[in-house]
Amino acid sequence: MPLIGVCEDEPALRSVLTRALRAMGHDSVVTASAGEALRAFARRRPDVLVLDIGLPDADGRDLCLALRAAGLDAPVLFLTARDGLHDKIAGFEAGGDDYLTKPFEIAEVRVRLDALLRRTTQATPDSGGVVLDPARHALVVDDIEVGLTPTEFRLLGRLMADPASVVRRHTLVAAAWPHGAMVSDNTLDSYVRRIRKKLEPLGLAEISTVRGVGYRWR
Amino acid sequence: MPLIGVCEDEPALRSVLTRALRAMGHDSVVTASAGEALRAFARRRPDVLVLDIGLPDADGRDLCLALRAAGLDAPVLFLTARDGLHDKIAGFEAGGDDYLTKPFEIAEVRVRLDALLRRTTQATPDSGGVVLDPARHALVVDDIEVGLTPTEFRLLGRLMADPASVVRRHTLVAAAWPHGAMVSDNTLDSYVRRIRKKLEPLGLAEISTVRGVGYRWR
DNA sequence: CCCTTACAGTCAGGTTGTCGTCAGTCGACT
DNA sequence: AGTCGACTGACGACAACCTGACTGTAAGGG
Repeated sequence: MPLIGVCEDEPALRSVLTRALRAMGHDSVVTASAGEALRAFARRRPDVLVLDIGLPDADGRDLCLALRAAGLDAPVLFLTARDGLHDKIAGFEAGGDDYLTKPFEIAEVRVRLDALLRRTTQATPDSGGVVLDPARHALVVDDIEVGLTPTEFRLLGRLMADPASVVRRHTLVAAAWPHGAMVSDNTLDSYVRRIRKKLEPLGLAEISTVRGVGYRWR
Repeated sequence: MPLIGVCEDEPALRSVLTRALRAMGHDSVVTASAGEALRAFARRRPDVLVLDIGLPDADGRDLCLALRAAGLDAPVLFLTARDGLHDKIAGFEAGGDDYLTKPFEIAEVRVRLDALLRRTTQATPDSGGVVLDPARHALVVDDIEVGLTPTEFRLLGRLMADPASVVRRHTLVAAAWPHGAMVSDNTLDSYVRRIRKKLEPLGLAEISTVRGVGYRWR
């Protein structure tokens, strides 16, 4: 669910990071230069950033500043070969949140990313109205919470990810049933029904059917 | 003015930290043992914590769990002489936010604290009445004390650290069994049961199961 | 030294929630 | 009216979880 933005020019390290993030169950946007990162992170806004300091077209700290200027407030973990004290200080003063010098263990990247994520994802206390809360594994409506099973959670998550737009049936199936499981066509209907039934007591009828296409949330 | 909570038993380092914090323009609560820290930080709630791992009366990670269980959500910077990868991972899995190994430059402490302070949020609900005491390795509810074994303590500590949110099974296993020990899947269930059984006589039924995901404390 | 006690981790058996499916019905569009 | 897609309620299978008991190990006391 959380989206990690990576900017690293060294191909070997880039692929290691990509695989590690996937193994952690995180989605990622991986880029190889500052210019590419600026464009990519503006479209899909990551929850946490992993930035190399030594990029071909810019200093990673400048990239950090540029991203912050663009309104992206995600925490930043700097990766670098330089371990001088002044380098570290410069990294933090550019708005970094953590700093790791090469060579490092991928396991340490993992736990430090988790620590950063812990602080950001829970920093969405109230957007009023109805919120899908991954920490509680539930849908929260004005302090009332509706527990969801894992499958219901994935399905509703995909639906709410594109509010007001129609999500096709096969897209929903792919999201709710990863690892390409084969499920009967009717299974999706069943789960939509189950979710609707849980929402009904709260006076919510937010899932509407678009016949022949899919469902939509609003 | 932000308040920094320090717990460090080595007098020399303690005074260095105290002076450095004052020079940074921060107020501080400085303690030398886990027991003292628990009392002091409950009265004046710090915005950031600096904890030594090797304390005389408890492990710093247990202190961190206990503070979190008490509803103190401030970010934690661990200080320690141990720089093994597993030690670092154990620190983060106990709920730490950063980890610095001795010897370190005071300037690095400074920038890392600043980074943590930048992201602090207030609003910490109190977990009325029930407290985890790392010095006694016990749960205290209105002057009634329930003894916990070390494993039970770590497990319950991790659970109470994120009140109302679901903690995944593998996260609990990682917190309760550091050093990457492999434990049977069912062992976690057993320990949850033991803790529930100890809480039951006090009228507490605060651990609920979220099937397929983990457990939660409320 | 043996005995006791406490803790850790595992096991087998029972219980229950979740999953995916089916058969039948409803309702919209042709 | 007929057809097709979605809705509905119920069901069996299975995995997740609960529960009580058991074994191994280490520390402390007589």
